[in-house]
Formats: sequence, structure tokens, C-alpha cells
Amino acid sequence: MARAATTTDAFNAIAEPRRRAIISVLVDGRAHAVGEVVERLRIPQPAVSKHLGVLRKVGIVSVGRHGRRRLYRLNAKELKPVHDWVKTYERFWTHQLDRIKEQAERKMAERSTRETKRSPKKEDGRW
Amino acid sequence: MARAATTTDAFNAIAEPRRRAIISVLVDGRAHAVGEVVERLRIPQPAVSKHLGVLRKVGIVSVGRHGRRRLYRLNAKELKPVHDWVKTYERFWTHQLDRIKEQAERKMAERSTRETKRSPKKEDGRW
DNA sequence: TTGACACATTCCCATATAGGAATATAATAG
DNA sequence: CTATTATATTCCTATATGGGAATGTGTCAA
Repeated sequence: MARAATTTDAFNAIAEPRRRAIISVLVDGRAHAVGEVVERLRIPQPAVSKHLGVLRKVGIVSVGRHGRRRLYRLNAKELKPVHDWVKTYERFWTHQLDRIKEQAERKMAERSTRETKRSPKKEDGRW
Repeated sequence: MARAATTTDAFNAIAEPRRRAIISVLVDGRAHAVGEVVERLRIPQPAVSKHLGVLRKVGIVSVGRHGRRRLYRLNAKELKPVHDWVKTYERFWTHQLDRIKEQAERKMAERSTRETKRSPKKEDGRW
């Protein structure tokens, strides 16, 4: 099979830089017309419409009509799965104190599970 | 142009679910052989090798050799840009006050577009 | 040396792009 | 009704994909 559709989930949708830029425009929580996005990002209008269409299908934005305009609004909670996933790895780059703390916690956990698990010596040479 | 390559950046690399699964296997910080990943995820070996290749090109993993094995380890700090980006939107689902405000705003918008009586059977994401 | 093992690479293919250009649709103004 | 504004959609194309199958490469063991 080919690559998953951009409309599959938030992960695929936000992989496109211009879609992230569009989301950033909507970060103020207010509704914005397509033309506003076009002006502020200087992206051709059809491209903006297409990208907004992708974001809408995934649920990251919602649309409303007002006259001849379409007003798009951010529905940021759809980004939560991305945040939840990547948050798991936050400890790898956060402050060193946190890393020390993490290591300490890990040592404690290791100590408490040592009887059930195999010894830390392990089978031979893996680095 | 077509879609950006999966090796363009972390955003594109982690859009693939299997690659996220592979990263999860490496989360313990230790080095894992390809065969371990194959076993634990039950993904065909060539697929694992290809996905690891993508992750390596982006820098999310690094490789080392030990005998006939290749040992991959996580270089999670490459995921920081993703975290930094999505962190901006965390407040939309964590702060309860914001959620209340959002709901109120949505109700107001709903009320103002209710007279137009659009067919509700269209795609969702419309107000 | 030979064979088994671990892993990478290549080939093939159906599929979905993202962008540009052109056109369609919808709503309002006059 | 007509022109104009605002946005969506369609058509086109080059490109990269992910999976499966087959094969290549490197290393260890007997």
C-alpha cells in the first residue's frame, strides 16, 4: 500500500508545514476567513482551501458560514493525541535535574522488581 | 510537487504508525537489535529495516554494529520540535476555564447560524 | 570453506499526494 | 439580472510512498 492519507489522523495532517502554519494562524481561538489566512501566509487561495479541507476532515478545524465567507476555527483538542504521544519522550531532553530524578526513579523501580525479573547482569554482551 | 518525503523531518517520520511503534520499543533507552523489534511488533523484517532506515535518516535513531547484529537506539531529542510545536496548543485541553469559554463561544456561534438551516447530513466539522 | 544467521536492499505497484491553473459555486452589491 | 467577491473544486502531473517478494551483504560457526 501507499502512504497513509493525510486525512487519516492528526499525525499525518500536521506533517505538512503549511498546515501547521495555518493552525498557527488560528491559535487565537477566533474564527478566521480563508482570505485572512491567504493574506497572512501569502499562500495561494486554492492551496489554503485544500489544506483547510484536510484539517477539517481530521477535525482539527471547523467551518462556519458568514455571508460569502467561510470562517474557520481551531479545534485544538484534536492535537491532544500527538501531544500525549510525544510527551512520553519529553524526559529525554528536559532539564538535567529532571533526568537525574528520572534515573533515580528508575533505579528504585528496578530495585523493587529485581526479584521477579531477571538479574541486571543479564545474558551476555549487549551494549 | 508531491508530498514531502518521510525523511524530511520528525513530523513526517512519525506520521507512520509502525514507526511510532518502533520508537516505543526503543523507549527504554537501550540498544535493540532489529530481530527484537521484529519479534515484539510482529512486523516483517524488511519492513522494520526500512522504517528504521527512515528514522535513522531523520536522526531519531542511531545504529551500532555488534557482530552480525545491528543495534538501534533511540535519539529522542529529535522529537523535541514536535513536542515544542504541539505544546503551544496544550492549553486548549488542559485548562478547564478555557474549555468552558470555548463551549460558550461555540454555543453562541451555533445560535447565530441556526437560521440558515443547512442540511446537517453533510460532512461534519460544520457549525 | 561452507552454511546458517541477521539484516539491508532492490524491484514492483497501487495510491495519494501538493501545487498550479482553470473553472465552478455561492452570496452579495448595484 | 449582472458583476463582483469569496471560496471550493476539478484536472493535471511528478513524486514518494509502504508492502510483499526476492535477493544481496556481511558475519559467525563448524
